[in-house]
Amino acid sequence: MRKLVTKLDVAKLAGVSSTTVSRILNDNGYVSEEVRKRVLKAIKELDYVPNRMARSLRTKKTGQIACITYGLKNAFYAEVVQGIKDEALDNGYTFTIYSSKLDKQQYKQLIFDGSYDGLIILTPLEFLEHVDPEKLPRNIPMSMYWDLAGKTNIPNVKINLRAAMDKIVNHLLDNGHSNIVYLGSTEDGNGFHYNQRLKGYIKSLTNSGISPSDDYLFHVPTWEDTPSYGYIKIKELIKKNVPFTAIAASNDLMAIGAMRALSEHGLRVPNDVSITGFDDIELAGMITPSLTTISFPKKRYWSHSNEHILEFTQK
Amino acid sequence: MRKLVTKLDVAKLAGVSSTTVSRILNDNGYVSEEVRKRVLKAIKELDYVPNRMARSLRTKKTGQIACITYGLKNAFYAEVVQGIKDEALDNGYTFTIYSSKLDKQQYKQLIFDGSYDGLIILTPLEFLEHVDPEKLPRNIPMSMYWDLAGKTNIPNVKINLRAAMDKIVNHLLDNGHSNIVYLGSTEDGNGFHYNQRLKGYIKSLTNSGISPSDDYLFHVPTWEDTPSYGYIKIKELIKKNVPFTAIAASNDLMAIGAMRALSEHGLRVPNDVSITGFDDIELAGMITPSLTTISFPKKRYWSHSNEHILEFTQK
DNA sequence: ATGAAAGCGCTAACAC
DNA sequence: GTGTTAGCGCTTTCAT
Repeated sequence: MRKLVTKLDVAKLAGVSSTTVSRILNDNGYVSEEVRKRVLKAIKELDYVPNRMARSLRTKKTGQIACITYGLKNAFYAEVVQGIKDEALDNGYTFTIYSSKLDKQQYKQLIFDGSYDGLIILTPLEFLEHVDPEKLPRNIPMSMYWDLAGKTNIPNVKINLRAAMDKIVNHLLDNGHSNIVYLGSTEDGNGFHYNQRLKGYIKSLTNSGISPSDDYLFHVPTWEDTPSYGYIKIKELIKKNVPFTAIAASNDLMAIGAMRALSEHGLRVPNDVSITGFDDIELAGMITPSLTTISFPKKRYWSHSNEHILEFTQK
Repeated sequence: MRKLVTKLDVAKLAGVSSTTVSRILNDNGYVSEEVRKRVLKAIKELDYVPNRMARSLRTKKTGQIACITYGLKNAFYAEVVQGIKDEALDNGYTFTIYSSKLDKQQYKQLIFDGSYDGLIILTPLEFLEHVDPEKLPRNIPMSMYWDLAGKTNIPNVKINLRAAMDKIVNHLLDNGHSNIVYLGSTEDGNGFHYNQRLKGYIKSLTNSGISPSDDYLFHVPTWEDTPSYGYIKIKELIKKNVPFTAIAASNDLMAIGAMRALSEHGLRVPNDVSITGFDDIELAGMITPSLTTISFPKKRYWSHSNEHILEFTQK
């Protein structure tokens, strides 16, 4: 355990004050070329690295940003998180990941313990369960991924899941399907009507004069949206023996699991059953047959923005 | 922007010294029940959250751990990172992700700037390019994911990729295949013989009296191991017109892309061509047909440890 | 059982 | 141009 090298050690070796060292490191104030050389040499010699904690305490800038997310196993979130991470690092920030399964106290700490210069929330529902944005003294910049109904006063990137699902179900209807299965979460959360996807599905059917039936709703718990779960639910569907010719899945992974279940029962895609995904992860185009899916921007929300599906709000 | 609430504010409101507040928060020293109540009430009233930077500066414990990884798009890494993240959070640590594409200076800072209590390295090759473990004053605990040849003095979780690839290629040989394509990186890095997988492939063939031919090596650059790349390379393979009956891919994602390419050319798996994966991500069992693959533990290295493939080293 | 005071390593007035 | 000094918010001896 080597003794910590401080600014003072450098200063002593270079025969200057610690302020001068600071000036050089932070590139402010005037320092003569001769002194700068000497200090730089001392820094190298001692292998000095400034202590970030001390600097943060003083400047009240931590250079850290935090991101609250659920999981990384879903390629959609993995891609989004990766994009944010790279962007953060490229801009000299450090990137910390939090789980969305935090309690009230943990959320409070995360916001107020002074560790972060900014906060990105990918799981608005879980966040709002614990934090009231109205009561939030806005001393830490936040940005939220918003796929819920209603509005928020936190700056956000808005995704219109309802319109997207509406669109993709319409696509199925246009292709002559009428018995369309919905595979995804059917929960409603906290008055925010979490299930925008379900709403889109219902709207689309209703507009076409079809009354949605519970027999066609296959519930997957929030955050359990994995291939395995899609597989299991479609197994159930087949056992139930209701007539169907299409499945609208809430994400690509579940669609892939669904395809597997169908094929095990000799049902061919798309000949016997049509199936649509959601998210457009890279894999969607790589399986056989390709998955019909709907794309969301994962890196550059605003530049690729789709008028109706996506909207960026900044206060 | 609310003014920062400090320990002193709490102390004043409760009519005690800041030392006492500290004692209560850190649960050491004796405090009378009556005072404790009063202080707790003041904390709640002011919505006080201790400043982590200040505490870290004093205690030299940051409660943060960092992980250096490449990307999250590959489900294998996503699962590993997720496991580490959850474990860290469950133990009261904060989890920060770094990219492996850092320069020497950035690596140095990461290790020495006092931000982290521990460091996990998932990309040993990139790390060792910039950091010499011999010269490392061991003042920050590190742990490394080790899939290279040779040894390291950093505590590590060792994966024997060579043995794993050997095993899976043997499986293909046992099933009567002899023209086996290798799909993966063929680069050799820094004397660490990065390509343990390729080595395993070669060993397996050689042991069976088959001399490996360059015609069967389809190179994928390190970290480009995506479905799309697998797809592209197998397209090339088909165009080349060399006879083959099996493909050993370096990971599951590339295998999936490869399957796609085959099917586009009317080649059926496994009837016409056998294909094997590597990593055993959840998806491997969900595509049709299922991918034959080899499993690596992604969360509990030691408990599920496989004698020959995996080894945990702790100094 | 509680408080006073020093100091973690750094930066930013303010002096010179 | 460069140095002196105060202080960020916290914990931890050391007194009392």
